[in-house]
Amino acid sequence: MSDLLERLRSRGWRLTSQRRVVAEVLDGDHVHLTADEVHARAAERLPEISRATVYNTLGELVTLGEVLEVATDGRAKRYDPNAHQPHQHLVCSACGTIRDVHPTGDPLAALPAAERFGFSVATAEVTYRGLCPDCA
Amino acid sequence: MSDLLERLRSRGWRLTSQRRVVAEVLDGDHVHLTADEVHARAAERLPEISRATVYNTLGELVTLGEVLEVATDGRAKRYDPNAHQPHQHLVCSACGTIRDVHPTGDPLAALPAAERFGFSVATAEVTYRGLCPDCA
DNA sequence: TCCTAAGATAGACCGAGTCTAAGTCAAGAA
DNA sequence: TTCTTGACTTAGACTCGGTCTATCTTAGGA
Repeated sequence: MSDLLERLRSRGWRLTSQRRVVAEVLDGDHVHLTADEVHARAAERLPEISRATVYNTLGELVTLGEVLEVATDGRAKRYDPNAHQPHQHLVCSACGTIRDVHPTGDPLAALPAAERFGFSVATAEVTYRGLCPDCA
Repeated sequence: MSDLLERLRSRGWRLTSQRRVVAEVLDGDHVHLTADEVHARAAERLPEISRATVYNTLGELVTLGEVLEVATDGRAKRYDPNAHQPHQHLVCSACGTIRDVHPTGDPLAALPAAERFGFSVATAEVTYRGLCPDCA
């Protein structure tokens, strides 16, 4: 996490208390918070932080490649700090719980040239859906 | 398409002009319209059709398994009438164009038991992203 | 310590979708 | 054929997630 703050500073980020708190809230594994959840947790430490700042900071972290945006349902986007290790998501259809998972092989390789229609294909996102142990 | 209307009637659907028009608008291959686009096209044939009815009808078609809901961006959901043939989606990151594609193998098979964390995994959705020929 | 552009703030605004209360009509009954 | 009724449709208010704007604050270099 302090590495993250270091990396950001070295890219010319002005290090404000708001940005620090947002970065800290996003620390950890299997973290998939919505912007509102990030805001709520950040506000516990810094009560006057605004929603706009949380959205701005999350957007910056995404463009810097430090955080991934995940849209598994049609609802609020979720923010995943595990951006430096490639992975996919397993989502419970009932309660919405999300796990990071690591399928074998490269999903990109499964798309033959004839099925690419001239696109230069860059990424493949896989969302597995099912019932988690608690909901089954 | 008339098969679709027949199937729906045999499941007890009351066949109104609004539902018929929505079903007709969704006919065809590589159709991925938003609810608003469906509404606009339906309104060309039936000007007084309301947004709520379009949303209701799309929702019913989805629960009946006749239409798929696709959420490739964080924006409006799209509705895909190609529900009876398994396929995945290839999306242009620039213009948003969507193609149906057919990767080799079953993406579900790529997720080992050890990576399922006790979930009963039912489906795998793959979204390939890249630039289409026009945008490249 | 001072200056200033980058950043933060409150709150208005927007697009997508849902809900509600009242009106309409498809299709079975008589 | 007409009647009846509950399923369906409608307009418009409302919610939720997110963006924008005008104004104020502050990190960090001079």
